[in-house]
Amino acid sequence: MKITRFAPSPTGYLHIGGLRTALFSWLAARHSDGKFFLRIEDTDLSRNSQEALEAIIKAFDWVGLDYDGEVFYQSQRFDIYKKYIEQLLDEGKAYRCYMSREELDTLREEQMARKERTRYDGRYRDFDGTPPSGVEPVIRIKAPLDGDIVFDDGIKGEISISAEEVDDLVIARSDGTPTYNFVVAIDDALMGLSDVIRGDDHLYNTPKQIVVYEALGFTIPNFYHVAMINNEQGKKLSKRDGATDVMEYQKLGFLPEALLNFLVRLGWSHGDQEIFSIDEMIELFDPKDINKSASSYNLDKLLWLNAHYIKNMPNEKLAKMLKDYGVEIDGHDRMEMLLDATKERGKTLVELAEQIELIVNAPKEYDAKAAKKAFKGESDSILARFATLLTDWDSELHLPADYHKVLESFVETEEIGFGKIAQPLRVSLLGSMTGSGMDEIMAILGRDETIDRIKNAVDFISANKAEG
RNA sequence: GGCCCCAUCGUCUAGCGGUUAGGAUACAUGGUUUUCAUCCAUGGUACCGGAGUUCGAGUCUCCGUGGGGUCACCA
Repeated sequence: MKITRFAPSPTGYLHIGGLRTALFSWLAARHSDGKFFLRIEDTDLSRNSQEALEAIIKAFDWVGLDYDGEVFYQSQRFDIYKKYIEQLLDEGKAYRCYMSREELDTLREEQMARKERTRYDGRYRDFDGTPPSGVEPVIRIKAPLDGDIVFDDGIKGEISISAEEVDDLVIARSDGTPTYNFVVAIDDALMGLSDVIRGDDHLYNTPKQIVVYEALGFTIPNFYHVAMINNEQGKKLSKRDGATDVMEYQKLGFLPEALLNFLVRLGWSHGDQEIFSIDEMIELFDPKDINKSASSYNLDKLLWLNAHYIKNMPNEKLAKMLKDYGVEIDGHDRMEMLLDATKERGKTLVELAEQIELIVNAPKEYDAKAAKKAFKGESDSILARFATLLTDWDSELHLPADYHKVLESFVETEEIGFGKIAQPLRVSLLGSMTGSGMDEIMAILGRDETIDRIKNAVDFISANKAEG
């Protein structure tokens, strides 16, 4: 049973890369019938924003990731951290450092001038003299002075970092508030996490946190450091690369299941399988199978997945989702026919909405090229006769198949090829040369609207003939 | 710069010492569709370089190259 968490800081929207680590953590928990927690890292009071927090929760909600229990807020747990700071101070595992920011800056500059690695020199580590006045101390934890800090990363294998690389890190600021690496270690331990799955950028935090774990005698969890997602050029993903905010994907007409399917395949695979339902992901996911190397974001693949999920989604559900994109469809049969006729023609819900608008709204103008090609020769009289046939048709006209019979009968009595009527008809009804099948469109429009649109086209052709 | 990590078609990836290096996407061509899309078929394209180890290396080791991460009283 795995207990995992996602721990964003409320400083901005939920990033697409963040969503992937959240998904991995969530899957690991759900796969093992464990727990998945959401924890907000808001120890830096000056950087938090309520909007960011709400945006993150909203994104979770949209993609359908749930979390166990209530959301944890580190800002509400300061008492807990304080207790541990005092404990470490009492045990001599942490100490007050009276070095001012200015002194620290000076030290760093000197070190840089000497081309040394910048680091704290430990000057207050064993200090027992009289502290300088007027300086509010920070509290530092004693990190090991020699040896290596070693841990087994579930993805990358054994990671060994020399103790010399790890400073006596500040666990409490001079204003008394605790710092990131300290509270993360405490909360991860207190929340009983078995597995910490996080971005690669946290790899170097791990030894620091291990120092805290060991000082406090906590059990160290399994760590998994997931490589980053790069842009299509293989560089770091930035806002310039288009959508990085999860909620932008909703605006762009992506389905949560497509986005999740896309993300789960970035750095993880199960043989040759490409399509994964949420249930399949849960069933098959194991963090041990996550790849070591970084992967690149590829919009084409996401678009393909999205198209796949749109095509295979029940019409009823699709219709419901389309309301957010300004599409309201009246009547059950009409909705079914409309979506059957269009859902294979849109890669996103936005495109699908456009396809629907194209049918629902009578053409305001005819595409010039299409009109030139289709509205020539005898097209006006052919269309007129077809309208007459529709008007006089005395069996039921409801389903596409009904209209197909009309079309067939027309072609037969007129002794013309299918294209002779289909192309002018298409342009009459849609204004363009491409789109769904004629049978479907006529069924959606109904007899009256179909005849109206044909008559408009006939008028248009006649007017043009008179002019030309 | 120090430290750490990574490296198979353009992209996502399979591979886990012996394969004609597989799949997906994208692309091209053909078929189906009156059109478009869908769908189906076919095709081209990859093991970063160099040394080892081995009868045999995409797979193991080392070096190089390239890319990434990180070096805060941010998270």
